[in-house]
Amino acid sequence: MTTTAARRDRQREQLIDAAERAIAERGLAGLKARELAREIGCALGAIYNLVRDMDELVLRVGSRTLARLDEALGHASQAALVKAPEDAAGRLIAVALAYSTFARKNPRLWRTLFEHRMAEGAEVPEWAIAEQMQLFRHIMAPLAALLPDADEQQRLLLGRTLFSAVHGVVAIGLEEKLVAVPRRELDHQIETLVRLVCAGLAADTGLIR
Amino acid sequence: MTTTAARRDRQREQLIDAAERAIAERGLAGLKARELAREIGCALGAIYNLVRDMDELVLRVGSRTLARLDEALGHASQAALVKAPEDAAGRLIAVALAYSTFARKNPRLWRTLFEHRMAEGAEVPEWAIAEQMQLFRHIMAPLAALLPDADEQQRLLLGRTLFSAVHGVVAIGLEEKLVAVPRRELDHQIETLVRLVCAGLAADTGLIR
DNA sequence: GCAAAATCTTGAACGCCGTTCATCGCGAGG
DNA sequence: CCTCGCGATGAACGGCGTTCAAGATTTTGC
Repeated sequence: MTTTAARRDRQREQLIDAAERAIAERGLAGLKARELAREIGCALGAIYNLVRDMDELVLRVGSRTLARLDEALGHASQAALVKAPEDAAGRLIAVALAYSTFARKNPRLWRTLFEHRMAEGAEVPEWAIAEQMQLFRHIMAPLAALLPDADEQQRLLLGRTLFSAVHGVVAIGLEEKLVAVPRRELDHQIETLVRLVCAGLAADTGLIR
Repeated sequence: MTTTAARRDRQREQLIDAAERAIAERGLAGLKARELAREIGCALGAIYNLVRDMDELVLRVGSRTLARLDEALGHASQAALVKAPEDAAGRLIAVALAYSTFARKNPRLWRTLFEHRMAEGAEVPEWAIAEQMQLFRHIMAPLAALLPDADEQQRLLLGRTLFSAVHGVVAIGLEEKLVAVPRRELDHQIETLVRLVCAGLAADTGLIR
């Protein structure tokens, strides 16, 4: 016999599954409460016993996307570390390329991470922010190897800058409005950017004072 | 005596004015057809004699934003050119900082340039794309001075990468979800990024082959 | 085991959105 | 001045997320 709470938990998973599929296939704008209700076989209003509102649902899908992204970056970093333990710059490039690859393979789910805006008065819950911060690990570790003498705060700032820069290249390269930049070209852009920054760091670490 | 066509043109300007104000004050989500009609004193349906739909209205507001952004970047580039004619890297930094400043002063209008998605089947009209491309002038000119020997296509690619990277830093730095990064810190991030890339270029121009 | 209470489910209804369209009134051409 | 066509009008349409009164179902207390 299944208790009510257990069944509700199961339905909540189904709901998030359905929402994830809808976003993956038709983007954030293609996520409709009525369609989800039809898909998981419940009444329209029942959705609001599973999640507070659509915002929460989007955040829960985002949480899954972040987890998969985190895994992908981790694998890339690990593989690069095994291949060339001394090449911190190579690890940074590997992570950046993995980021790009993930975005290209999951375009709509990835876009949703940045497109989504909370409803009028609502704030992003703390757990969602914490999950985003987790991603920085994959950049900070190679960066610490690259700049062992810089202080932690400088490295954090540079890590954020590097992440933002790579994100920008990917975001504009895969922009839906324009024709997407071909994979080879985008990878080349990213590699160039990270290499140039690393070369700049090697040439004069005083730049990040 | 005012002809009908002239009055319609005047009303169209009023409509775009009102839309621009609405977006500037409350963001893209705060743009409502009914409110615009009330504001410019016409019936709801009359809006659709002035523009095809809301998408076109947003694009026309975007066109104005791009024109002002273009002007701001032009001024910054010009000022840097007068101040230090030989310092191409300095001009790139000046343009990047001007971009950041514009984004900070016009956050919602600037965001709208990237947030906006056309309705289901609609494509971005060609004139809107052309306007965006115009912006690259301000990056390509200093870049040509910095890399006189690189071929044009390599420079174009690098210019797009640089623009995207700076855009990413600004976009994430001013992200609405999080607390905005303080101005000084953001400027420092941007300057560091551009300096590092330029230093990387100086260290080994082979990197962009 | 059964009645009572608490809880969950339901889908119609609400308010809002962009867009359309039958209708009407007014400015322009003869 | 008259008519006729075109632009203005706002109610209506379909769709959205969300709410809620009412009915169904499970849990509780004895």
